[in-house]
Amino acid sequence: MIFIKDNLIKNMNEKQIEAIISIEKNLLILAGAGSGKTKVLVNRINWLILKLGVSPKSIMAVTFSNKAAKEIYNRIKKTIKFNINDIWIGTFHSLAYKMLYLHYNKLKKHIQIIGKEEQINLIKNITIKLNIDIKKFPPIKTMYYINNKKNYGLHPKDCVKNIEKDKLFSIYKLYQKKCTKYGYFDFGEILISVNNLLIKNPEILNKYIKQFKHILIDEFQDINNIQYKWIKQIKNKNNKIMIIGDDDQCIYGWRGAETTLIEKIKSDYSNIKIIYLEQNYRSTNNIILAANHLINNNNNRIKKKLWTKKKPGELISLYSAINEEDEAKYITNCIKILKYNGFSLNKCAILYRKNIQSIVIEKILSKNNINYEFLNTIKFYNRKEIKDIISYLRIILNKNDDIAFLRIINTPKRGIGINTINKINEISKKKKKSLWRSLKIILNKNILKKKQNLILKKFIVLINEIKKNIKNLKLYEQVNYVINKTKLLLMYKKKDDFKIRIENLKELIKLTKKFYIKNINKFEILKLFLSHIILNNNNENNNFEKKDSVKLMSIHLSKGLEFDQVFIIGMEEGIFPHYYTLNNKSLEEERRLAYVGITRAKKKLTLTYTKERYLYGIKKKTKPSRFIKEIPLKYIEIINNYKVLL
DNA sequence: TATATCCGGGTTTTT
DNA sequence: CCCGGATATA
Repeated sequence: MIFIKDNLIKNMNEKQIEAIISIEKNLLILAGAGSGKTKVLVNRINWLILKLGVSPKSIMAVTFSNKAAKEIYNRIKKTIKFNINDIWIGTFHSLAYKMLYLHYNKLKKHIQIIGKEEQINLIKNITIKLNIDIKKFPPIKTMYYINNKKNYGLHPKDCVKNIEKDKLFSIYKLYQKKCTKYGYFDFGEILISVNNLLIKNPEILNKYIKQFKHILIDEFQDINNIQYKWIKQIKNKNNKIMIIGDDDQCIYGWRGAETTLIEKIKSDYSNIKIIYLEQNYRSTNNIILAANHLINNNNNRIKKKLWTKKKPGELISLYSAINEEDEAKYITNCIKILKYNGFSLNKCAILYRKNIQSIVIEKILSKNNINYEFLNTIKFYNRKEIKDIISYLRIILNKNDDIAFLRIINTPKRGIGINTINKINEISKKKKKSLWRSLKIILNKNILKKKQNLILKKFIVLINEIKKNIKNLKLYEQVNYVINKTKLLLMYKKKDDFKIRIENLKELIKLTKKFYIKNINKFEILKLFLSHIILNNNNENNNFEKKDSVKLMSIHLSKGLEFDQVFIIGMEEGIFPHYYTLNNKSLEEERRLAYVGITRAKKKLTLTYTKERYLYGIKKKTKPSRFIKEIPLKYIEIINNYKVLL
């Protein structure tokens, strides 16, 4: 039936080819782990452009992570040599921001994106301001409450009033009021605003509906309500959508992801064709079968069954350790043997539920001179020195940015303490003015001590001077100027982590040099740059493949990756599944996480658990994870002592 | 205002 | 056990 021979569909199975070339219907691709879904997505875009003559600018490809977006972009670039930047490829948030920015800029409205830490900070301030006990209402919990509302597109005014008269709601109300007033956009707000933009401006909506002939969405299982609404707006009967997802790999439920939206799509979009990609190209059969058995214990899932043409391969090793040290030694030993046999360390990964579990492993690995790389998510933007510089830049763009103001008012230390700040805060509260304006008021009234008065006047002069002097500078020069002028370097010099900070600042300068947009003024570029680094807040692990080292990471972080040798440690009740999730509905999510972990392995999987473990300094007896028991014994090779398990 | 000490709480985290 | 935040002290 398919007679076209082409590189884009070479070596692909029939289902994959169908997913790449069919355009009569909307497509829902239910793609299991390792079934080649990224390849399908990339080749479909290539196909649309090269074979069907679809213009790059009428394609929108949405992903959840910048990493994925970049990967897709780079892979397309290999095949398509023209106008590739016209394709709208990006995360939900970055594409939504792009739409918003184009519009807001015309209205001269400023968008200040705020990250998690700033959100928490703001919530904390508000909680205190409302005389609500911070211990009873910890800001982080409040943030989850707010974000959850926003995941459903609900502003305070959209919440049901009689139910929502509690303290959390009152914090949310004030929080949202502040955000609106000062132009703060948390991540949820970007999506809500873009939705509202399209609702209120049919002409803009129509423009995008006409523009995007093809919408492709990856990792659809992780979509939340407001993201769904946005897509639904842009999609109408004339454009085609392709959705790829695997509900078994939904591990971000706590962030508003709803697997049920996959079901919803079937009823919302008629004329949708479902394609199952179930052939796995990654793992040996034992691993696949074990994974299938495990995930089958979940009740809420779309039934599918991974299969492979590969041989059974090695059995899954199960090691029962005395304690975490023994566990680490066993794994280190395994890796030593692999290394001795010429195995590249790059092909080994040690996965765990909690980052803290890596400590013992790291200790033993380095004792044995085995290179390893610990991957975590300490984000570039979250680094102190980056935030400090950025805060100065933010104040320069918008003096009423209270969050930035609070960050830099005494950084570097200039002798402004909590008392002075409180006084400024009081005026701000009374006059309903920003901290910057309140500061100016306070200086005119001689409320403060002479010393503080002088310091603060100097502060104002400093900010004004920076603003004046960087006006016509290039982006990297602007950043450089701020670094020097603010004397932040001197402050870092006193600490022993000075070297790392300098490295990070260099990295920042490097980023600014790469960031270039034609035909807009210098402050506008700065503005876009600041948004860019929050929205692309990821470590660039560009030497990930190059360095020969064992990779250590959480299972969450391993999603999308694959390794010949995978070790999953801490397979114990209370660790994995995590203590918090025992006996509630997120247990199924834990199981999906286990499924993700297992399916990372190409050739060999090793599971370990310990009989006792230090938890917060106390030695505790532990029991093997239920997930081990959910794998039939015939796929397992017991290294030692399985009795405990039975 | 800046530093010293105590206390409690402690998953995962694509944006 | 180890970190960050809140309180006590120089």
